[in-house]
Amino acid sequence: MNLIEDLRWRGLVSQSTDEKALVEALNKPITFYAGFDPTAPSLHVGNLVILLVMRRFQLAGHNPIAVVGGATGLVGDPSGKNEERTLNSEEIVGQWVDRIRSQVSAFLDFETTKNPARVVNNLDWTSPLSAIEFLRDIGKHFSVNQMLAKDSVSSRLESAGISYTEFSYQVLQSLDFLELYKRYQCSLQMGGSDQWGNIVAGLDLIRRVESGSGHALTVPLLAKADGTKFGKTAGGSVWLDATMTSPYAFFQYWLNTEDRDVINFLKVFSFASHGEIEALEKAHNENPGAREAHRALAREITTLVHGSQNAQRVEIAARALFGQAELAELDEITLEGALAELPRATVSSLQDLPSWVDLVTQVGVSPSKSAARRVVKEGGAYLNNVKIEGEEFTLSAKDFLFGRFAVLRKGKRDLVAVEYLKKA
RNA sequence: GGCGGGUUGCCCGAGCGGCCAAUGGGAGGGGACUGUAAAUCCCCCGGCUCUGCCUUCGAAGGUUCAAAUCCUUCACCCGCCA
Repeated sequence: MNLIEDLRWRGLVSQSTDEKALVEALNKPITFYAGFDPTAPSLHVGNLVILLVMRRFQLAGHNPIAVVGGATGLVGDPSGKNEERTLNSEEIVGQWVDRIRSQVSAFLDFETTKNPARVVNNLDWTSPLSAIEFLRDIGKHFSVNQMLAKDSVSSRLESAGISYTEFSYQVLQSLDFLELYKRYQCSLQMGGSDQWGNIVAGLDLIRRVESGSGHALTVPLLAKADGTKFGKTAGGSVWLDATMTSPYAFFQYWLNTEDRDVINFLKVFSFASHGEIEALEKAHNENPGAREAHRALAREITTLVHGSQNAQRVEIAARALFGQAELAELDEITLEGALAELPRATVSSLQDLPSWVDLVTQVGVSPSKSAARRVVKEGGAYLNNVKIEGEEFTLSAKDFLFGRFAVLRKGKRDLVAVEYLKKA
């Protein structure tokens, strides 16, 4: 089975330029790229899809280039957006570029001598260009008629309008492809399906300037069975950065995948063999309650993103906290380890302790005290796995297991650790 | 440029002087059922120092005992005519 067939099996092919030619080209190692614009301080699980496709290509012997969009991030891609974005400052974008560069790097192999990965910043070749050079040397090759016809532009013309800045985005991205083609003989660009227009614009430019040719491959936007957006929770995006989404929350996100999605997600995200994935599918169909497939999914992706140590820790924590055992039956070390993964509050005295409502609000598990009080009233508030009553409920010294920890729970799965730390 | 319509809570969308923190749907939260799943059912859903107080209905002023609802100006959007 060739690489493209494998991607099809995983549901990872949306569109491509002539598939026969692409498959043919992939018989030999080629250089390919995908871009990541710094629109936030971290990548999120949605970006993981492309990142892992890149990894699959590298494992198959091809040469990956990850482009961090120091330039394009300053301009803003209109694709898939129904309104103009507000521009971020150069300083902010610069910081994000650095963070995203190191994140991206974690998924590709830079050490191999055969086909090492590269990370480049498109600001490097964009910033030296003068406006006049840009207009004469690059702009001349673009037909506004074609640019207007692009979905990303035409849909905006019909709705909120589009600025000249964002309108120019496709030119910048095309320039990237041309530049990489010239520098590294990069002949394939991949991206999300909303990138198709930008990618083929780049192919056009390569044809005009260099009389060269290349390939385009897009990956479908990952859909969930219930129609909601993949990678979002009530709290926002699921980030790859451990300080923005804790490894524990990350693991939980995958573990709570809907049954209907779990096998698809395994195909998209897992590097397990087809046979292994089919075995998990069988196991899941026979006994969905055991959630073997979910566990495998959560374990593998958490390991990939946060490392095997964190992944193990977090899985053990989840087991301990959601297992059958009473909290009080856990030994101190296990409890401490499990609680380390949770959002936490600390108290410096065991007298005049704060209320359940205060603590839960303080760590952000409840957005407001009113909301927290409602939860108590509705019977969804727990202390050490025991339901509490009364909106004013306040912790007391005896609630601290081993004299150190109290575990608050809101609803079924939102846990908070409270730790008693003597003032130093 | 002229005429008309719009801007409501996270989103969509009612309300058109007091009974409005504001109908309904979605999202979200809690509960029941389960498997830390889905579907279904019930409840909740601006905030707070919570029998009350404070802030919301594009922005700023005004009328009134009382305004999301009336008036004025401004901003943005959408139609129709130029």
